[in-house]
This record gives sequence, structure tokens and C-alpha cells, in this order.
Amino acid sequence: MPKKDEAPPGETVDDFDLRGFLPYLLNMAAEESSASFQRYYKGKYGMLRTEWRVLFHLGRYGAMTAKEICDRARMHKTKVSRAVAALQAKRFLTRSPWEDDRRHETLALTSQGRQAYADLAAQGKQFDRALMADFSQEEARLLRQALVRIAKL
Amino acid sequence: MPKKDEAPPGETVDDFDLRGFLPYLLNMAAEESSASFQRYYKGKYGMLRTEWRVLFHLGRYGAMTAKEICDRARMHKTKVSRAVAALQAKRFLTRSPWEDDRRHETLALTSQGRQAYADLAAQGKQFDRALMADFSQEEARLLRQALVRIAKL
DNA sequence: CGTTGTTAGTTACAAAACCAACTAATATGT
DNA sequence: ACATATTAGTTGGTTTTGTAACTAACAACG
Repeated sequence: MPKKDEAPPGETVDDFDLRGFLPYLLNMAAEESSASFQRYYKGKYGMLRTEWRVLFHLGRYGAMTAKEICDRARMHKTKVSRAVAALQAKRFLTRSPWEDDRRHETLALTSQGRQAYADLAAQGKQFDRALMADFSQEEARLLRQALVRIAKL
Repeated sequence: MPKKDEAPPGETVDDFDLRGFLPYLLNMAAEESSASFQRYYKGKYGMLRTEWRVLFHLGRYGAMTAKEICDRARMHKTKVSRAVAALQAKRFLTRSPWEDDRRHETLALTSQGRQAYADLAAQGKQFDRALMADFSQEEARLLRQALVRIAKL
């Protein structure tokens, strides 16, 4: 119906397609894949994505400072700062200042936080499995590898 | 960085890794791949990502209504509404109401808009090529295919 | 020492995204 | 016909993010 321009739908005027533009494709795939999982941790724990990321890092890699989370998760320090405050308010983590350098404080999950992490990690694994259900082992391996490379992880 | 498998004291090691969690991986890759391109259209045209998406759809697929953009780009109507207003203010598109149903209006790029699209599309193709530089043809094909599937495009 | 610089983290304010309510035009059902 | 529902799109108020300035603790060097 909308054909008042010179680009007829379905016909290529150039080869710059959706499927040919990787950033677009990656964003759509990322959004699609995050949607249901996000609904889960938002609904069950009232967490934002930033909070889930921080919880994830502490749960998976152990206690560390906010700075370390910034570096590992590539989040800006203000984002981390606010996420940490929110998680602390939810009693999911505690802060303990260093004695030899009081600028730092180690962030560690409480048992409540670990419980939430365990739940979300299990759920996450399930989401992941469902997502990869119709890929072969080899395809899955290649996909992950490619993404790690693009993400420069 | 160290990919050492360490667990917090008293906790069990699990296999829920960064590299094993697809939504996380996709988000990181998407962010990484969008960064430099975003800087380009933001710097040169003062566009937001939403505006670029709308411009992209109109430039690539021809004139259409806001609703069609919502559906194709999976953007919420408020986002599209505001992006359209911004692009109109920049003289990148015009609106023409339908005569038989005045709820609709066809959005079409102006020559200025088409010029911006041509520039950004060319730039985008380059970004894409650079991104895929160290993948084989076969890997690239597989990656795109997998992303299309995950994104349900 | 003290001046300057650097690092970790917070806060304040502006930009953008999100959600819900709204208008206006058309479709539908009785 | 007329009340009700639906559809396209906008607007308002709140939440979340982004940017920059800020504090506090330490480091480095004169």
C-alpha cells in the first residue's frame, strides 16, 4: 500500500537489509532473548537489569569491589553505584570497607542474595536451553564463540 | 581477564558462566557493535537510536505509516511518535494524511532524509564489513541465520 | 609537610524511556 | 441511528539513564 516512494516493498533498492546489518540484528536478538527472563526477575524480585547484572557478577564470581564490577560488566560507575544501593536496600548484599584503603569496599551477597542468585541462575540456564533448543551443538558452539568475539569478552 | 573458576567460600561452583548465558552475551555483543555507529549518527545528525531506526525503515523499505514502523521495528508507538516528530523537525520526513481514513498518515523521507539515509546506510555497511572481517563466509552466514531465528524476524 | 593528581564512589540535574490516560477517526453491533 | 469498541497517534507524569560535577581517601613529588 505505501508505495508513493521509489522503493517498492519486497524489492531491493540496495543490499542494505535488516538481515545484513549486524548491529540491528544483534539488538533485536538481544531484546527478544532478554524479554521473558527480564519479566521473571523484575516480577519476582523487583530488580532492574542493572541490579541483575551486579547480582550475577557477585553470585557467579564472588565478592568484589564496585570498580571490579564496572570493569567486568562494562557498566558505568553511576549505574553500578545505584544498583548496589538498590540491592543493599533489598538486603541482597553487604558492604565492607577495606582497612588499608577506605576508598574501597568489598561487596558480598547475603544469604538472601545468594538465594536469589541461585534461583535466577537456574532460571537463566533454563531460558538459555529453551533458546538454543532448535540449534545443533555445533551451531550453538559457533554462535557463542562469534558473540564472545564480537563482544570482545 | 582471568577465567578462573572460583567460588565464594562455602559456595559450590556452578557452570552458569558469562559465555553460557546467551541473553547476556547478545546484549554485550549488541552494545559493543552499536557503539561506534551510534557515535557516528549522533555526532553527524544529532539523531537518537529511535530516530535512526525510523529513518532506516523509511529509507530502506519506502514510505509507510507509523503503525507499520511500530510493527516492523518492534518499537512502541510512543517511541515512534516522538522519533517521527524529531525527524520532521529536522526536515528529514513529511507526513501526508490519507483521504479515506484520516487516522493514518503516510510518512515519507524528504530528499534531505534520503541523503542522510544514503550516508548512514553506506557507513553502516562499512561498519558491518569491519565487524565481520575475521569471520569466514560460512561463519558469517550461520551467525546471521541464528540471529534472525533468535530475533524471530 | 603541602600542593597537586588520581582513584572510588556518590549526587544533582538533564535527557530519554516507560506506562497509562487521552483525543480523534472509524468500525461494529443492536 | 446510536452507543460501544477499536485503531492510530499524541501527551503527561513517573522512572531510568547519562553526564558532569562533587566528596573522600590516598599517592606522588616538590
